[in-house]
Amino acid sequence: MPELPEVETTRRGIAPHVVRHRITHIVVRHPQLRWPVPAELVREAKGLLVEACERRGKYLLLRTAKGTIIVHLGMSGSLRLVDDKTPAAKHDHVDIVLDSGQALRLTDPRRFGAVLWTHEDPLQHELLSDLGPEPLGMEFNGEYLYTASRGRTVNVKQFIMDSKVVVGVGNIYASEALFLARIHPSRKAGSLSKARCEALAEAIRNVLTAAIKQGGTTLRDFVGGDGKPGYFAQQLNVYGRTGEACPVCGTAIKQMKQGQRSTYYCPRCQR
DNA sequence: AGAGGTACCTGGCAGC
DNA sequence: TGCTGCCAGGTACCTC
Repeated sequence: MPELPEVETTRRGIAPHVVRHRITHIVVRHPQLRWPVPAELVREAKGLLVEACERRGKYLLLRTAKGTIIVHLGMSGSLRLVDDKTPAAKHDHVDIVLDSGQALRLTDPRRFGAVLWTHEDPLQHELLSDLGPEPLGMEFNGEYLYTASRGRTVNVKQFIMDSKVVVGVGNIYASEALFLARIHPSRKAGSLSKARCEALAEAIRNVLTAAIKQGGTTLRDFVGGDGKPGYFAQQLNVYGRTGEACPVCGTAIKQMKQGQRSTYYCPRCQR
């Protein structure tokens, strides 16, 4: 997926076209996503005014007076605005059709994404209620990371990818942040000094901020809400660069597996 | 509670 | 060309 910068780029792209527009209806072509798209959503969303388009972690929230549509893009999902009459392609599973003549179209080949509907405060929804702090928010800092990591024996890479610790750090930016903070991905989270936690928090914040500024990272087929690709891929220091020279010291970038996911790092810079 | 593994699903690519 | 196996942005859920 879309990591946090891609989701935020999507949010910014679609918000002006969605907020203060009415949903005329919702078309579900393939309800079997991570969870079935609720029939109740299709029934109830007709005619509702979208009041806000927000993000919590990697979840997008379309708020209406009656309830909130929760969208997650999974690994391969994207949301784009299309003309209502644009023919649907193979993996175009859901359209949220708007009174503007446009539709918010969810495309998701792997179908790990989700479209859900809740009448309650979406932040209290079971998928969102245990999420850690926003990495770009005030609560997320070195002090927090230091406290949260005490006693944790898991490696620091999987630690920062744990959404209960902090949201929005996916597989790409985890490697990138650890590189910037010069921390070895295999290091046990609980072994980090406070100073290194501060460096790590800053690195996470910096890499995500830079990626959002660039409109996300384009890998394969990601495009933002306005259809423009992201440009951050060019700035990746280590991700996907096995064997290439470390931009700092020239040592060959290494790759390994952690929790079934690829990690990239400089064996010399990162300790 | 925490750590580690599995599962969900499709498509692209390398290698034979 | 076609087959097989591996890889891919996430995360809930299971067991130990």
